[in-house]
Amino acid sequence: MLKDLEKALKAAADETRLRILKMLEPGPLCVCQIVQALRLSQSTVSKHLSILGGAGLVSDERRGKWTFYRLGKPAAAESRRLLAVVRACAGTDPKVAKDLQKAESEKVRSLPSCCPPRKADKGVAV
Amino acid sequence: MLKDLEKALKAAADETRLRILKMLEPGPLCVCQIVQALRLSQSTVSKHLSILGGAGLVSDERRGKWTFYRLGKPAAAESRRLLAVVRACAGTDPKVAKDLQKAESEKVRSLPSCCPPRKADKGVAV
DNA sequence: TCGTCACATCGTCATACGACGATATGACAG
DNA sequence: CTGTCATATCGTCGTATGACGATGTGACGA
Repeated sequence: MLKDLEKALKAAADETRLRILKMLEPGPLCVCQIVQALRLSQSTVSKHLSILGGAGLVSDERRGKWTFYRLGKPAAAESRRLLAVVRACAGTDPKVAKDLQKAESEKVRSLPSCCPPRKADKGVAV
Repeated sequence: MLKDLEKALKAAADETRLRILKMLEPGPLCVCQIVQALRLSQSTVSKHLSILGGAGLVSDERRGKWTFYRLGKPAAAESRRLLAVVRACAGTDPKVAKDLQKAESEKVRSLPSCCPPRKADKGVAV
C-alpha cells in the first residue's frame, strides 16, 4: 500500500532518526547509549525509536531492564530496501561519524553495568 | 551528507508526492495533466513538483507554454536509489492505479491542445 | 499591444511534528 | 514491600508542512 511506503519514508525522513539508523548499522545498542551519543532527552529518543519501530525499520529486544534496538528484523520488503538506501548514503557524514564514535565509547563505558553477562549468554555482540 | 539524504526522503515522504512519482513512472506528464488526475489545486501541485525537483527526484522541461516533468534525470546516486525503492513499492495500490488511469485519459484528451507536434519533434513520448 | 493560457510564487490557515519535562510502567536490588 | 533504574507515555509548546486562493511571470495568439 501507498500509505505503508509513506509511513516508512516519513519515519526515515528525519535527521535524528537517520542518525539513529546510522548508529545501529554496526550493531544493536540500548536506549541509554543512544541517548548519550545524541545528547537528546530520553523521552525524545524513545519516541523516535518508537516511530522507527512502527515503520519496521528497527526492532527491539528486552534484556532485563534494558531494551536493545537493532536494524529492522521483521523488515518488510520496502523497509529492507529503504534501509539499504540509508546504508548506502551519507556514510562519510561528519555528524554520523561522531555519533558512532560516541556510541562506541558509551558502549564501552556502560558495558559493566548495562550489559552484565547472563548465564547462557555468549556476549552481547559488542 | 546526511542533510541531503534527509531532504530526498522528506520529499518522497508524502502521499501526494508519491502519487506524482508513481504517475511519472510510465513517462513524462505536464502539470495540467497531473492537476487533473489528482484533483488538487494547481498551486498545490506546482509546489509539490517544486519540492520533488529540489530533491532531484524529478526534472522539468519547458516546451512552449507547458512544463513537462519526468522522473529525476540529474539523479544523484541517492535519488536514483530512492526512486528505485518507490518504483519497487506500492505498485498495486488502488489509488495509484486510479491516478495512472486518469493521467492516461487526461493525456489523450489534452494531447491536441497541450502537445501540438512541433517541427523536428518526433512525438512527445506519449 | 493586449488578452489569455500554463505555471510559479506569495500569504494565510489548520494541522502535523519534534523538542522537552513530568509522570507511568516494569524489572531488579535490598 | 520498597526504592531505584531504564524506558515508555503524556501534555505542552514552538515550528514546519500541506492545503488553498490571489497574484506574478513568461509564452503564445489575435
